Amino acid sequence: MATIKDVAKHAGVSVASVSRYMNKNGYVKKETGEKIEQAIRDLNYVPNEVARSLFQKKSKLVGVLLPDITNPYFPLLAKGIEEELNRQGFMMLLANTSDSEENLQNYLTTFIQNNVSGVITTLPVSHVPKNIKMIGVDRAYEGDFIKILADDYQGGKLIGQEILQTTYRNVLIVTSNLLMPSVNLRYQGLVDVLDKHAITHTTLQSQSFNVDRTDETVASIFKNYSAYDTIVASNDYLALKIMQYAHEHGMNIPDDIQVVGYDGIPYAEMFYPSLATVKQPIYQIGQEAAKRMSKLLNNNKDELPKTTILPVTFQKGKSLRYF
Amino acid sequence: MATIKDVAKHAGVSVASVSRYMNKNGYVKKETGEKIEQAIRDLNYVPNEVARSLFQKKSKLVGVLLPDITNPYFPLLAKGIEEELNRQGFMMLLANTSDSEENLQNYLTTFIQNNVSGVITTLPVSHVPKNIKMIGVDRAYEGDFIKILADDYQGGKLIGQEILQTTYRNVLIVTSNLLMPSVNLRYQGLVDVLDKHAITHTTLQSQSFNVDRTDETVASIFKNYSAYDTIVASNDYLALKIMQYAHEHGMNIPDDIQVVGYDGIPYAEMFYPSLATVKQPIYQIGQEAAKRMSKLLNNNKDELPKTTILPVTFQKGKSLRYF
DNA sequence: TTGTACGCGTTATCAC
DNA sequence: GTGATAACGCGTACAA
Repeated sequence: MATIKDVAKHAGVSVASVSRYMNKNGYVKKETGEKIEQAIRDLNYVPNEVARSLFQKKSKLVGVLLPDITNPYFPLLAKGIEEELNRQGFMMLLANTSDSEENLQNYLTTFIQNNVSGVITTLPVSHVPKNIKMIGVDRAYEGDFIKILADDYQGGKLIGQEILQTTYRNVLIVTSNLLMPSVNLRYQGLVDVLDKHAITHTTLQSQSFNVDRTDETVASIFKNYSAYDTIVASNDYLALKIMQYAHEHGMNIPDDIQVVGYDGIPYAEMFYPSLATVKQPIYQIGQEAAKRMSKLLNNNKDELPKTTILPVTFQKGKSLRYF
Repeated sequence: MATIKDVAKHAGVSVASVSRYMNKNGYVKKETGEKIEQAIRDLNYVPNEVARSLFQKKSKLVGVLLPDITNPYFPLLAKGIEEELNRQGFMMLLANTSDSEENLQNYLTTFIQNNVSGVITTLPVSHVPKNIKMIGVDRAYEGDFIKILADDYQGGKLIGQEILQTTYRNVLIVTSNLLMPSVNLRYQGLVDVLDKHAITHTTLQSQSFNVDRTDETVASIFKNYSAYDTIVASNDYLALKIMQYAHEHGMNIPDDIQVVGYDGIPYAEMFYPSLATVKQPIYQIGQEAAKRMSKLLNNNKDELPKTTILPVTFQKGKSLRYF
């Protein structure tokens, strides 16, 4: 690997001139520039980001914290982040915490050790050094940083309004941790609509979003809540698992049980019957988060609001019994 | 952020001693060690990986090249890689090339600029500096480096043998680029079985694995190949899309059309009807690749064979018409 | 307009 | 056992 010194020697100038030329700051005579240009090509020189990062105390690296990459919601988010980051000249360091707080902390220090300039997180994090720019997404409701969120309360409402148009009898709401604001808002939106129309409902709070534990949740639903004919799942993956279980046990969807999901992952509409769900602008959230991050890092003072809320829509599906 | 100098000063020793203590090489008296330990805790010092990387000309970073993170095959692979890498003290830099050769090259230089010690690639790459350790996976058949692959030829054969047990009439093989060895091997395995039993078949070579273009492929299948009742899809995502299309157009699976996929993504068995497919040990491939990488990087001379081939299995499904 | 010299935080060499 | 000190590759005062 050629270094800046090699280039300088090859071009017969000093390293300072090469550096100035490359970063387009300071003066450099035209013909000197051309000599440098030539040398760079000859040696196909690429600046060493590590040295740069060491000196500048910041890098082109942006860390991304996800709870579970196996849940199809997150790859799509990651893609949105990655493509936009890439466009802006940054690189994504991806960390998958597997829903473990310990992993999260470890990754965070690894991020710091590697001099990331920013972190986009889907999870609540505490104790972030303030030279690191943070942007929160999805579940990262807490913390004093910019957030790009979907309209969770509205999402819950949409589900409620949709259920009103179906031949519901007993409504079971399967939710994850209600202490998480995003989860809670969806729940509130839904419950507000149901209560307003005096629809009784039962709530089952399952432990975790984690894909590996979904099977337990599903089994417990069918074992302990067999009287329910309408299931509101906390996410599409769970909803699809419920539908699979129902199929395997000879139940018909939506005739015996109707199901509605949340997220709008690509598989929702591919299923048979297609899954009714709330479509979150997943890719856009990622993209928007990355855009804001690059603004932050370029010190373009960001006049935009601290919290951006993107709209959600209801995606109709054959998993509901409309009358 | 506290530096090694701060620690040294705080402990009343020299930076050299702190470094020796941290890396557990060279001598350091017990009580000196304790003073250092204390200082580290007081300042909660974490060594700066960037400086370390600059000096050592290598880092704890491993780059991973994927063609398309939206295809559920890859997140699972990435998870296998990431969890194992993490266990070994490395960090994953994830790059999603979106099937573009230009992106691939850019990412590769970014990897180099950031001093990655190794690259795990799912794609054929050329011109890799030889101080970077490479491991190939999935489509990375070419290149002189260690490879962890699934038994593609066997996978093709399994499909052929399975079709023999069904009431097939006209077999359409939808394949992607046959110039890719993995694709070609699968194709050969399948065709060898079909030919041996004198089963006629037609081949449709579609342009790309890319998820975004799948819809075009599906439309073209139903438009131009409507006479076929047995479709062998090049991957599960395509297979599921075909099933979706069939459902939406009033066809029954497997009565009107039987479909078989390839990969064994988690959604295959969740679908209704469940998708018959060849199950690749996706997570294990990632895990194995990461293990080999960490061996390589720790200079444990790797006695293992250059190419490891992991077995595949057939996963039965209701998308086939068994007689 | 250009070059010299220093510092970023770490490790390794060598002298004490 | 320990402590100076020279690298690693880059950017930038400051001097020329």
